[in-house]
Amino acid sequence: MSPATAAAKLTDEAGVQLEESLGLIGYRLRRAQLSVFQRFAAVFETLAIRPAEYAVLVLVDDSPGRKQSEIAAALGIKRANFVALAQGLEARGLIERLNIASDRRANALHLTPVGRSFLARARALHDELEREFIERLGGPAKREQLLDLLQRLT
Amino acid sequence: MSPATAAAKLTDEAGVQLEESLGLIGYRLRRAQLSVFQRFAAVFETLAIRPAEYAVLVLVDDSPGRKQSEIAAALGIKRANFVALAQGLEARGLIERLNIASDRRANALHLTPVGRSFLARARALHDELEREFIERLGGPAKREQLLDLLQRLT
DNA sequence: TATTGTTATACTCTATAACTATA
DNA sequence: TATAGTTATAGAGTATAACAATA
Repeated sequence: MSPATAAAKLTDEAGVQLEESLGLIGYRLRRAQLSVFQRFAAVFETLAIRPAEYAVLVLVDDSPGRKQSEIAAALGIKRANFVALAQGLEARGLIERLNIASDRRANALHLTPVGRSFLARARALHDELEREFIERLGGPAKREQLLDLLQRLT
Repeated sequence: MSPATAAAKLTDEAGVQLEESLGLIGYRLRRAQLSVFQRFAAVFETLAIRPAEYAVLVLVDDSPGRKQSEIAAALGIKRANFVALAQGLEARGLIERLNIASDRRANALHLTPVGRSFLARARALHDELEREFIERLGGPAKREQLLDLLQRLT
């Protein structure tokens, strides 16, 4: 194989030849995750929200009144790193951090009315994106397959 | 549902309840990718090598003599960020960066003999890890399914 | 003693701009 | 003019240590 051909294969399609060599789960997983998150970030840019912030809103909506540390732990975020994130969402008027009578150390997280309508728009964008992914995968059954396989790796 | 039950479901298994709500490809993909890369990093820690460095060695072994920028592009690494990585591998005696007569700007990357035997050990660890993942997935056919589905998302 | 939120800090990864020497 | 390697720098994301208030 000529150097030029090798170079073409090496760089073609962001590493296709390379994938054959590395061949593996870790590499393709990373590639797919980056690709999906870039789509996610691009779509949500219109709402000026990041994936992690969206995840927080979803969780607070589904379990209102939980403590910061509970939401953070559920998302695998250290509570120290969660502070700025929660304060940012509060400063934008999307969530409230209320005092709890039973534990004056803790903040109970709730969505504001503005936060609820904001989340509704975000969920709509997300649903649309999920449909795009399902189409790419080849249908809902393929999506279930993928989720099952990913679950086994986690 | 009582608050206590909700809290248990919220934090159980690093966000299982949350996954039902977020429900989606992006979230599970991120979780699986983090889990797999943590295993990868843990196993490769014994060789004091990181996933990206291993990928570079594999690529240089398969395509010796390529330029830094070609290897970097194939791995999706900016060439500016690739400099320290390549210099580190050279400082450890794993690769050489040779002058090219045809282009005095470029560095051609090659494995050293030490680099080759090092890579052999790394590949063995990697193969073992890949077998672990295949077992978790439920067999080689499941692995092919997963790689196919990930490909479609990329 | 342990936990909650918080600050400070550091380390990795990633992204961009600008420089040099070559082409 | 454009490209290869390089430097500097800045932004995310993530990790730990330590503190005050509270349990």
